[in-house]
Amino acid sequence: MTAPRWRSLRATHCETIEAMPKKVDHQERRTLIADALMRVAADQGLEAVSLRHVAAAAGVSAGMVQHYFRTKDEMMAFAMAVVRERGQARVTEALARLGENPAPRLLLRTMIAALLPLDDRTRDDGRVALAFLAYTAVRPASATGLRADTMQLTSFIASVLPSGDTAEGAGLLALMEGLGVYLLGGQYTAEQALGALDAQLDLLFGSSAAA
Amino acid sequence: MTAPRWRSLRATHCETIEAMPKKVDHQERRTLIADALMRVAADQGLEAVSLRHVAAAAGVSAGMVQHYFRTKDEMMAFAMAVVRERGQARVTEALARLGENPAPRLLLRTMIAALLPLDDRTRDDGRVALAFLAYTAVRPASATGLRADTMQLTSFIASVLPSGDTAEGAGLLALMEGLGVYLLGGQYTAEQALGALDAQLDLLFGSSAAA
DNA sequence: TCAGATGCAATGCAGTTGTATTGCAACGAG
DNA sequence: CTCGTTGCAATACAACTGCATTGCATCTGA
Repeated sequence: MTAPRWRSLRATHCETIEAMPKKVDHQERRTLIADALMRVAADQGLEAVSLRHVAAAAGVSAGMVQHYFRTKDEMMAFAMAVVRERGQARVTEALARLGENPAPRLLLRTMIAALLPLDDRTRDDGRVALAFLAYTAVRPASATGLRADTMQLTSFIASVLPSGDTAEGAGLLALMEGLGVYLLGGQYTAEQALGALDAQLDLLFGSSAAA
Repeated sequence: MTAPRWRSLRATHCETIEAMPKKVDHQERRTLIADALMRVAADQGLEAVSLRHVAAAAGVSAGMVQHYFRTKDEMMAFAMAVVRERGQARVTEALARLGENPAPRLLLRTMIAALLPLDDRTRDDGRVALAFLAYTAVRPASATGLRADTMQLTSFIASVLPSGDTAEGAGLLALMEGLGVYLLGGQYTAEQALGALDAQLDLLFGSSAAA
């Protein structure tokens, strides 16, 4: 296995590099490994993430993982960044699927539903995100990125709400996070979660019509 | 060290036991160890929980931990149960501090505030709970207790809401959970979280007065 | 062509993990 | 006073951890 299928897209943003006597795309390799890490974390938990497990899941040697991440923490941090980027990508993609300027309520519902772990595909991402949440609850230093994301989202949500209230925006975001947690824990079904979300939007938009 | 300071309260509820040629209270020892486990988990993360670490934190030998929990998973499960019981105790205590039949809104605010990790004392419990959440997201089998708790809480909350709507109750509970997560992650301050909670109660109770 | 850099595999190593086993002191029942 | 049970400590052990080191094939720029 491991047929030479690399050399695909070369340097996504290789800047200020003059002498490069190599061939492989570092960023690509790293995301490949990070993907494997997330697969391991998704179905065995973060504590099962080790250099060798990740290497096995990625189908590469343990030495290669070490080659691309000098330390395990570096690998974890990179994977965390990938999770964040994926979340953001899902949001922007979901928003792009709505036309030019959609109704605020539909916009919020679409965005939040895109971020909830409602199906098996997003469930794995959610599990990893939750694991990282617990991980960073102990290491507050490595959560600055998450913090920025959250603040950005709250202000955006608030700006779309009819009231424009920041507290209401923060509440809606927290409700989303809680729904995600309960979905992952199996406490809520997808229907229950969406029902709660719609009920909340009813409250915020003052209407009683369904989405 | 380890002066013989046991033999403290004997058998909390030793029933149907005829021959007991021993002296220590099993349950007490187990909760003592579970406390140490939670201390370790709170400030080093769940992955730092090992027999020896817990034993050291409890000030006992590793052999004793093994004596009271035949396997690590058994210890984890017990600690999880303790966390759940503490949460429930905090709720009932907070409710008891309110008089006979308090206003629904005040009742909900008090109950939810009691469950949020707002100060350093409850912060540790929250960290442990979050870690366990991530833990059980991978092992769904050991989360049946949590599921029951959640369902119980949702129905109770819904019964207190003016609308009596189950979806609104589920939403409020999810909002609480999300606030807890963001508090632990440092994304929200205590003021922001309480502000969001009050805003939500404003929505649910249709008033604009503060708590 | 030929250093030198790079990609990557293999191995070694000290430390930690969960668990099984052993040994011994203290106790209760007979 | 035994004797078996229990409480607990100590140790052994194989598996695993993250990391450092070594070795080699391949490519690059001169």
